[in-house]
Amino acid sequence: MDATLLARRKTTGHKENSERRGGSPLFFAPFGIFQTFRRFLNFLYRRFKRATPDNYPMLKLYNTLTSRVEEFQPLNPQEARMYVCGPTVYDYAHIGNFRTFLFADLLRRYIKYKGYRLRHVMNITDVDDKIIARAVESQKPLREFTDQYIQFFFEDFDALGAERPEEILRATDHIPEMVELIKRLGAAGHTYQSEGSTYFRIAGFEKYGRLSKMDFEGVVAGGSDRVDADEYDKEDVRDFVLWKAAKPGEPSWDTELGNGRPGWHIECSAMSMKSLGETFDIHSGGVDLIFPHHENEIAQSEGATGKPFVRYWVHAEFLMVEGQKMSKKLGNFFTYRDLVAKGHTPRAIRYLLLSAPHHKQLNFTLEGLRGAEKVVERLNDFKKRLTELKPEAGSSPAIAELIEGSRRRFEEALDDDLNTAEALAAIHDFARETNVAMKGKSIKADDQKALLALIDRFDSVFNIFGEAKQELLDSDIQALIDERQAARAAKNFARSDEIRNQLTAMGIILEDTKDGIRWRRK
RNA sequence: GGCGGCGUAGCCAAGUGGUAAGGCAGAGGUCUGCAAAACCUUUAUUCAUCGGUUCGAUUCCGAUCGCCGCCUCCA
Repeated sequence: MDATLLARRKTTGHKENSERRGGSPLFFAPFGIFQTFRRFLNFLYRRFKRATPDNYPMLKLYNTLTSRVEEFQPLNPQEARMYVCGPTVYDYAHIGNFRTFLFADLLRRYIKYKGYRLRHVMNITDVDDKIIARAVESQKPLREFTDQYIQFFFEDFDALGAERPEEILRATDHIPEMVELIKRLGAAGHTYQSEGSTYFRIAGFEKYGRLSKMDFEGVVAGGSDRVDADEYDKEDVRDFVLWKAAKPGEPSWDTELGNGRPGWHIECSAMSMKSLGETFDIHSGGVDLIFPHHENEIAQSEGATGKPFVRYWVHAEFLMVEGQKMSKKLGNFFTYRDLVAKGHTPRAIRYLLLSAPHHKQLNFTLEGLRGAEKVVERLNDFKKRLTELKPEAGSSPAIAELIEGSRRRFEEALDDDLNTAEALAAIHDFARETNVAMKGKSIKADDQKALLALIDRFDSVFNIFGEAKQELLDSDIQALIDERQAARAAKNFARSDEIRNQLTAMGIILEDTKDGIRWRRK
């Protein structure tokens, strides 16, 4: 029997273990003292660490470029600048797509919460192979085709409680900027032409692969069945197209680069730098964009400017369903509209998509969504009850302490690379403790105000509580409620239950409380 | 094949070198005429498996098994 095992037994068990083994509890005492002392030192250390100035609360983000969690400090302390790769508009977005956009929304809201002014730009890819194919299918002009899906996208985006970015830019509105950037790349010697198309020459850009940590040794030009038939004319398989020569029947722009259309990657470089400058703070998107899209953006932007393009690359992981990524290709996706049609609410969908940290895959289940539905309803009802409270004047130190502690825990969680799960746990604990306080009548008028202010603060980031507005009931419903109260007073419970069931069927749920009757909508 | 990640209760899921957050579901209870809501108690002697390092590992290291992602359009 070695010391390890003894110690482990001591750690896991109580008296039973030592007794069961026939040993004296005293035998373990030295270990206990030692451990207690250790723990005490540990406690002191943590206390000290927390109080150290360099631990000052600051948002920390995992940066894909450096593979490290870094403190976020905008280049311009007055204003953070962020670019998020937006939708490609040829179909309805699915909720996997929305996980990324809601994450970006959370990041956006928390940056503002931290006191920064923010300029957030999102692009809309409204020209690419798939869009063109679909537009041709539908026999609509490109612009008309994409307009409709852009509209659908923002209907869903708004319904899911996302804030609109400061700027939303469409690729086809920025053809001149893209042409300009490609010309600049050409002047720097990064491009070549082939059969009317313009390509980026990877061989001339040393840093290629730094973001995705890809090693391109062994990737040989040609000989791969992965090379698209219409891209055989590249010098190197890794090279990507900046400007595609026009094909008959497809939309094209007549420019200095010839008649054609932009490649996918150039739009993000051109639009982001136009709005945010040649170096900006955050670039976000889904993990699948790391390669090649974001890698190519770096090549295009830094190739042209010679300056660092983006300081923090922040990527959102996939939404999974039954262990696989939710994607249109696999057909295992739900759109926002699918879920609403099943009776789910936007706020619950938002809650679920934000409930796990962005750097981890999240497994989507309908059971989980039903759970989110309950949670969101509970939070909303909690806020409503707190709003309806009619406390006496004054304030209490215990509530002030609760508020301070909850706020700090919430912020510490989000500062830590936006740990939403932990931040939501802080909200749940806060709600429970506030419920206890409400029941105990220990909330005073000032407390009520401060508690509601904290909820608003939480919600400025999560946007999940919803409004607690006072609604009026129709007079006939009010009459039923009054009749039921009369029946209850007369102990006519058969009649009172009958009315309650009737109201439930009408979507009104009654709660009899000590302070009178409450109702809420189902 | 190359690179990266994951495996924690029925489900979703956080987390840390010092003894397993939170939510949903389940069970019991308080309250209630009964409910509802809220609250309380309870639900992982254990964090895929096996080794190693350590006073101590779910947390670090190694191996094994399983799963996923990127490497091609993709949030």
